[in-house]
Amino acid sequence: MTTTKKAAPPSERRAHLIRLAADLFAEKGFRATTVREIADAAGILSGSLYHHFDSKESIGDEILRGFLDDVLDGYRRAVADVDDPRVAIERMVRSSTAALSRHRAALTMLQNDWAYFSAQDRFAYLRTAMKEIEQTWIDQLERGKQDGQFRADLDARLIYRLLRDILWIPTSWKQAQGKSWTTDEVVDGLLRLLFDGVVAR
Amino acid sequence: MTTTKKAAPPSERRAHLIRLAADLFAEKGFRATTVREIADAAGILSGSLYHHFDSKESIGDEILRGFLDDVLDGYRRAVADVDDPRVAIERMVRSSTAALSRHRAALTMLQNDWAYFSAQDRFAYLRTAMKEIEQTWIDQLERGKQDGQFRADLDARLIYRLLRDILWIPTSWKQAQGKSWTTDEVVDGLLRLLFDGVVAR
DNA sequence: CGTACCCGAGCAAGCGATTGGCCGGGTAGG
DNA sequence: CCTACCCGGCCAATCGCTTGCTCGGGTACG
Repeated sequence: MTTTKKAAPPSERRAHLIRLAADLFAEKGFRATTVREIADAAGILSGSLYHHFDSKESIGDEILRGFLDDVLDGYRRAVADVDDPRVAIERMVRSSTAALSRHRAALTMLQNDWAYFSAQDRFAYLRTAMKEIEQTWIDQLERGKQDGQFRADLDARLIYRLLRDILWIPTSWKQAQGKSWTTDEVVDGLLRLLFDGVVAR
Repeated sequence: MTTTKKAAPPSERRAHLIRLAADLFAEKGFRATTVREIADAAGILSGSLYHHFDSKESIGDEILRGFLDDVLDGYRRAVADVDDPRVAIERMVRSSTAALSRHRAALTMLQNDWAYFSAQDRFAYLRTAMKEIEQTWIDQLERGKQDGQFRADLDARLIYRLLRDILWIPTSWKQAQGKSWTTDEVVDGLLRLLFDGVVAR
C-alpha cells in the first residue's frame, strides 16, 4: 500500500484525459462522476484509465493542485508593488475571475465535495492554500479601512467570506441557459456592486 | 411500475424521518447521501424506510416543495402593498434569509444536484418556481431604476443573478468552523454591501 | 382483529479498482 | 533489410463492495 507507484509520466494522452475528466467533474461534481463515464468520454474502457492514473482521486488531485497554484500565483502578483488597496482588490477580483474560468472543474469539486476532500490527508494542501487566500484578502481590506478608503465599520472577515463565494458564482453560469454576459461585463458589474452598491449617488 | 403506490400518509414518524434526511442532504448533498445513512440516523434498517416513502426521490421531492412554497409565499408578502422598491428588496432579502435558514437542506440539494433534479419531469416545478422568483426580483429592480433610486446603468438581470446566488451563500456557513456571525449580522452586512458598497462616502 | 411499524434477508445493478494479455510503432543489433 | 525486443495504449474479464429497492414475516399497540 505504501509502495511508490508510478508517479506521473506527463504524456500528451494523459493531459487530454484530465481535461475530459475535468469537464465531467465540472458538470456533475467529483463523487457523482464515475470512472466509466470518464472512460466513455475518452472512447476507452474504464480499466484502461488505470494505465494512466493509479486512482480516480489522483485525477482530482492533479486538477485541484493546478487550480490552487494558479490562483495563489495570481494573488501574489496582484498585490505585489501595489500600495492602493482598492487597486489591489480590483486586480485580485480580475485575477480570480480569470483563474476560475480556466479551472471551472476545480471550483465545482471544491464546493460540492469539500468535505470529502478536506477530510483526507492527501488533500491537506487545500486548507493551507485557503488560509493564504483568506489572509491576502483580509490584509487588503484592512489596509483600505485604515487609510479611510473603505467604511470603518466594515467586518473584513465577513466581507472576505462573502466576496470569495461571490466570485465563484459566475463560473457556474458558463454553460447555463439563454443570454449570457461576457466575462468583462460580469466582472465590471461585480466591482461596481462591491465598491458602490446599487443606490444612485 | 406505473401503478399508483401509496401516496403520502402524513404521519408523525414520517415528518421526523424527513427532517433527519434533510440534515444529511444538507451536509453531503442528495446523491451523495445513501438510504442506509438515513436509516442509520433514524435507528432502523434501510428497507424500513420504504414503509414511509416509495423512493429516495420522493423524500427529496417533499423537501424541495416545502422550500419553494415557503420562499414564494415570503416573496409575495414582501412585495404586497409596498411602493418603495428599496423597502421591497430589503424585505425580500430578509424573507429569503429566513426561509433559507429554515430549509438548509433544500438549498444544498439545489446547488449540488440541480442538473440531476431539473432533468426529471417529476421536478418540473423547480423551473416554474425559479422563473417566478426571478421575475419578482427584476420587477423591483426595474422599478428602482425608473424612479431614480437605483443607478440607471444597472443590469437588472445581472444584479438579480448575483443577488440570488449571494443570498444562498451564508446558508452554507451554518455548520462551518470558528467564529460565526448571527443571522442579523450577515443580513445587515449584506444589505449594506448591496445598497452602498464598501467605499466610504 | 387491524393497523403501524420494523426486521432480516436478499436482489440486480452499478461502483472503483485490478489484472493478464493483445496490438502496433519504434529502436537496436546483426 | 531483418529480427528481436520494448513500451505506450488499450481490451476483456473480474474482484469485492455499495447502491436503491423489494418482500415476507414478525411485534406492539389500540
